[in-house]
Amino acid sequence: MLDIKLIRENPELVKQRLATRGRGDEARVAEIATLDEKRRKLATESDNLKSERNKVSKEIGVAKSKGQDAGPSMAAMKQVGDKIAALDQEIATVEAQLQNVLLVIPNLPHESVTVGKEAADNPEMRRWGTKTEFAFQPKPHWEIGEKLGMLDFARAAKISGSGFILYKGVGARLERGLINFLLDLHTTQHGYTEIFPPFLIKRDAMIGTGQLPKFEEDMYRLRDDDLYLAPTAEVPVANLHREEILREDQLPINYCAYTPCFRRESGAAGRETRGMIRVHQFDKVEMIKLVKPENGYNELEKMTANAEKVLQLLGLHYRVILLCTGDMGFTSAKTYDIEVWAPGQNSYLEVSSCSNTEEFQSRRANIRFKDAQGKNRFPHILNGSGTALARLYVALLETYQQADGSVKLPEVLASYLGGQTHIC
RNA sequence: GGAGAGGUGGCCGAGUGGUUGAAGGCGCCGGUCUCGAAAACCGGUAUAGGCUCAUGGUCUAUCGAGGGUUCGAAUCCCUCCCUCUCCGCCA
Repeated sequence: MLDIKLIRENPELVKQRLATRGRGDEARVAEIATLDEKRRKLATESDNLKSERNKVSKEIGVAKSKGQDAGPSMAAMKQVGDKIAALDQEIATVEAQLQNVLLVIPNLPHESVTVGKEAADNPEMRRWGTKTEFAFQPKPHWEIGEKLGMLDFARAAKISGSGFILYKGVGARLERGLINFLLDLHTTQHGYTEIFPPFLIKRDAMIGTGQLPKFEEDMYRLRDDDLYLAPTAEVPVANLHREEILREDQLPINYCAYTPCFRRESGAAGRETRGMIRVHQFDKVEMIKLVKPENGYNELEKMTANAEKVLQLLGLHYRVILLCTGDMGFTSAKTYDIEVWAPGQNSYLEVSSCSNTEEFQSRRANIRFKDAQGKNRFPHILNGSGTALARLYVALLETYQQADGSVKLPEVLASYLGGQTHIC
């Protein structure tokens, strides 16, 4: 959520920066300003009446204790009370309207983000490794995995429909091993504290991290209980400190968490339907940081490096791109995507997205910290995949496939696979 | 799921309709004292919003959440949430 004071005091700046996203959100700034002004005017009026009522009510108390008649004052205050009730009703309506708009306005892009319209405008920051050379035509992961008995898409569909994965035997063990590999890496090498959160999420928490109210149709919801399936660990973990005032010495907070991620992919029907590149349920290890605002962008670089380390250790070729203003997510002020090379697809796959949401989420979730001057401030909240599992799995199978159809996985995974890295 | 108890400021804990934003204690900050520290004593110590702006002032709201009664609600009524104890059920 944007700071209403910023909109009030600097509407032109807000409009300009929203415009760089190319979604027309800047058109609603005037509407916000109008509602804000209306609310303040009504509130002032109401506050003045309340002040009068408080004062007179005290006098009534004093008069009554002395045995004096306070009838006329009481009648007058009854009138005032009715006026207050009417005003407060009106205020609540305006407030709700204001919130409705404010909650669907995206974050302002950071100055360092390239202005652009779409994915094609995203600048590439760097590459690591090279595309694997094959002496044969590399196969897609679904062929490799099904032949080796690691993956069974047909039976997954039998249970849950299309867009679900069933891992089997060593395939299941690889998924489990990768989760442990990632958590071990981030907790022991990168200084993150592991969290294992609930997967069912209350509506308030979904609003806190920005999935709601705007992206309701992308979320799985349990209608009987008004709970949502976590679309990413970012939601439960970033909400962990909601409504709290942290001490400055608690920052930075670095959390990482494994969760399955549930996504309806409602707008993506027909896209990448084959295999496990776009699915309704996938595993992910997520990194979340709460940091002092002055460290936000430094920490974003560190977090991105932490995600890159995963691919480096696994020997997977990747590139890092900076999302341009038009391609960035709703909550983000700056995002790096890491894309791993998948030879069987002959394309790069997004396995990580590292973002600084600045104060956007901390303001929504009302997470603050008390600084050295005793002032409460909003920390920057960052999130980054470290990494998404399904696509990492794809890259591993496709990169390390052999001519005979077997797969030779990197040695760093040996201890997670009972020593077996050659799957055949 | 059933029965009961309870949710008050950073913490503990008073408070059943009238200057209660809230006693008291602890903690914390500042000061006095001291060579220094402790003790003692004095003072201060919530959050959000509006107006005003002189680092200040002022008004409003907030005692789990929301609604109601009343001139006036932490205190009374209703709904919901959460915690604890016992029973049931269950992995």
